[in-house]
Amino acid sequence: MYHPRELYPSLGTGYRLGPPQPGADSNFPPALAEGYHYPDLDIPKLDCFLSGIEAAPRTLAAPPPLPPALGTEPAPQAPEALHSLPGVSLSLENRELWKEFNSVGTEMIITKAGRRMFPACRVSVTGLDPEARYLFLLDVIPVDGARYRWQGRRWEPSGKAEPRLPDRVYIHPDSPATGAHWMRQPVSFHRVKLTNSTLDPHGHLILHSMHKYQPRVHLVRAAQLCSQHWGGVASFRFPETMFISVTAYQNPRITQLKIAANPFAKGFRENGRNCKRERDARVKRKLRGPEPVATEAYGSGDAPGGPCDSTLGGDIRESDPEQAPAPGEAAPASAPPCGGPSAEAYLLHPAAFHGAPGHLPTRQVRQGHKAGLFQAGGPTPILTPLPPLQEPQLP
DNA sequence: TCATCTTACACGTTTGAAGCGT
DNA sequence: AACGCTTCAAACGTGTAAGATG
Repeated sequence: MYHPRELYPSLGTGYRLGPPQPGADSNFPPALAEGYHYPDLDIPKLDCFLSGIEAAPRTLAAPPPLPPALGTEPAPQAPEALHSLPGVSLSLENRELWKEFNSVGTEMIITKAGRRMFPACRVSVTGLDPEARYLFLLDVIPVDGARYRWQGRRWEPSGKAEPRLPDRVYIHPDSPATGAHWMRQPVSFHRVKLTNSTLDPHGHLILHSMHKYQPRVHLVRAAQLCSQHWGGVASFRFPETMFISVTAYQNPRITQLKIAANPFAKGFRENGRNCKRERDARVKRKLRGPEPVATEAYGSGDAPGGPCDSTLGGDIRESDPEQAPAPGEAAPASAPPCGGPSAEAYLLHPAAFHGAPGHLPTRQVRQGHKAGLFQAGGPTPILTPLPPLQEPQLP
């Protein structure tokens, strides 16, 4: 996760950051005709990737208008896209989950240390040249110039947005990889982390709390590794992935959805050991002092069907939609995916690998383990990650 | 006083390593 | 020696709640 300036020092310090976006929804033109120049594809942020691309008409795929406010209306179906990669299309794999969150008003926790997005952006791509190599990037841009406030029932604008923060781009750790590799299985950005620390040294995406953001996915064709001559770019955004960044959840319905859907929050489900009843009981026991016998055994509760009955519809999230195997699941580790990171690729283009979370796998994933979807880095037995790049001084 | 942020905590999941058998 | 499978423990990712901050 690095700013392009870090990847390409030759750009110099004059590299322009995107200016604040004044005015509500200025990034979301209400009517988009063919040939429309995408206003907020942050060319300065991506121009190191875009430079060298042959001139191509930047057309949009007639996206529907965006919802007027988060959590008030269902999101449109089609992604908005900028194309100079003909035939390439992206679809949001976990769209239903995103829509569910969006219908309530998605909130993303941001912390000093960095917090993952949930749901994560998981996309399927088609139409790539199987032999060509591509980079997958993700960034997050402010939706408007407003700061938001939770008013008990809904989010409402509450003043002017904070000045725009340094732009950062998350580079998928598999980048660069062949089109065949990217098309084999969904591409997951679940390792992206969000932070509110403007001095963040880890390369996480920096956001302001209580602001509305829109993730974008960029696909860049690299004609040759380590070349400035890129073969084209396609940028996509899915309106249902819009969210408001928070340091603590404001909408209790979002909390419920996160707990129900995120496997890491399983401990907070109604039938888990960390449900409110159990927590309250633990606090009481603490106050009373230690007890000789374990009293947290399941089944001792008085509620029918277990200590804490589910109020969330039971099975809606029994299997984690984020982690569920997708059709065409990854090949076993004994058959490394083609086009994955190679030593040569890493040596030629090391910066592209630095989106990895600080530790690229250094050995093959063994069968029998529940490998995360689209393992970061994939099997790269001979690679050793370089230390993170120095972050630029903030103004 | 209020809204927002930070931190510690307990719990569940993920992941890497070791052990074992074939 | 190589491979596949299981087990284990540390690391990591969660939301919560209390306290701190402005």
